[in-house]
Amino acid sequence: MIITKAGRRMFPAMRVKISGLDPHQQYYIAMDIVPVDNKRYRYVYHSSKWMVAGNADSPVPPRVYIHPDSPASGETWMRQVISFDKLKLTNNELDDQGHIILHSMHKYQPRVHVIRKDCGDDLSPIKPVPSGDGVKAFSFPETVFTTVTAYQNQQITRLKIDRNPFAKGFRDSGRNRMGLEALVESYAFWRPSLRTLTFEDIPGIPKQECRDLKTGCIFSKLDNLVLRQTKA
Amino acid sequence: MIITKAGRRMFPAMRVKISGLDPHQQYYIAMDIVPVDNKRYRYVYHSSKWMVAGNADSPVPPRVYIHPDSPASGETWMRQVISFDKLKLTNNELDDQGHIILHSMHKYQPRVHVIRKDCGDDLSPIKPVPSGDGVKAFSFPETVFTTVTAYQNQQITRLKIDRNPFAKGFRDSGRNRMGLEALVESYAFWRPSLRTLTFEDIPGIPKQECRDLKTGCIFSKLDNLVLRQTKA
DNA sequence: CTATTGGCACCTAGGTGCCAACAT
DNA sequence: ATGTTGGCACCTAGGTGCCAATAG
Repeated sequence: MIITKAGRRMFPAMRVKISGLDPHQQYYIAMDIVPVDNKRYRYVYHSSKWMVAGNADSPVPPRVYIHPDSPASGETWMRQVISFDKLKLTNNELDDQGHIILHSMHKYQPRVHVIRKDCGDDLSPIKPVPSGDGVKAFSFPETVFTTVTAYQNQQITRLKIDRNPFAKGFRDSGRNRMGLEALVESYAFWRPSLRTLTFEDIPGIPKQECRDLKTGCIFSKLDNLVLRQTKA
Repeated sequence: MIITKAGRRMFPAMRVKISGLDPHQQYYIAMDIVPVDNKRYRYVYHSSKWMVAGNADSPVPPRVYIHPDSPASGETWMRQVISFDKLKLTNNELDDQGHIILHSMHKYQPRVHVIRKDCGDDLSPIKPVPSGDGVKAFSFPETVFTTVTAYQNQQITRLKIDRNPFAKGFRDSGRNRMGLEALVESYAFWRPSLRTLTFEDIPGIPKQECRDLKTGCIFSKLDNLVLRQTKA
């Protein structure tokens, strides 16, 4: 994922559906992004692979993206697809725009938090998400990404250009569709939720995620709460 | 004010500051637009005046613009300038976009409503604003306007073009500044709140509005609540 | 005749990857 | 050699009044 000083959106954006909330209870919904491991990476061209290149840089100020519809009733949240498309990433550790601060060349995992309103008094864009009984965290391992300031892999560039409406100016309509379609399939992040996935094994991420054998939908479950990723 | 089938913003937008709310109470804030009288108007060029041209057309479906930040705490509302710039007007009586429906060539008065959350169960974009103890309505007579589908008065056109950023393409930089500035002064709607105003006498609008003799600010008062118009 | 409509050129506002310059 | 930056052309999305055509 590209990160800049000014702040850059994630693409594609995380989109989820939620069920199992109390319709009449108020909730905040938030996202934060946590390191997958303690490593710094570099991209090795000749093998087309990310390789460990030392230990992670020192931690950055904690940031939380509170979904702009927050707070809202369980009914409201469950009725809509919850999109995080306005969330922005930055590599500026002094950022004052409330963007999520990350290190370049590191691996990260986005997390979705559901916070009962009465447990959200301590919720803040610049403090870690509070923990407790009324707070649940969900994550989808196939959404793990590596941060960069410039694309390392020409295929990722192609993918972004072809799927992001704002990059239409760079599209090459005479491009090899065969290669592109095959490539899309190989990146879980873009994969429609309706097909079978094999998850990467991400150390440190609890495997609460499941796959509905009938629909192929990816979902994450906690008590009676279910979060499901939706197609872009 | 221009109205179209697709919906058009008001320009300039209404902007208010509010004080006297209970900081911890939740409120909706909404706007509706009511007829000033029962007349239809036409513009007479040679006298540069709006003249009565018969009785008003039949009533249109009631519409309410609920401020998108609703509901929010009194504290939140009082901290910010409350802007109604996303509100749109239409002359399409079959509108399904939730825009406010008006007749062309009629005179209207925007109203701001402050609704305590527990009194807002009946609040809806397509129903009249509920009345009762927890609901207060404010209006500023200098914001009365006449609806059109095309500008009747070349001076209004000039004013809009020169003040609205989206109309920059029509600006004539070599234009008579003298005439324009004098014109701005003569239209109360644009006048900065910090100068003395003489209100037009609008029949049917209760005169709860006041002027602070020291600051010249226009404000509207109900119990301990005070609404004040802000400069654009 | 007057009032309305829809397509248009021209803006604002802001999200893309590119690329040459720069930093380390 | 590798990673980062800022200006840029090129988009999306949508708010202006203009104007010729149309409706009544």
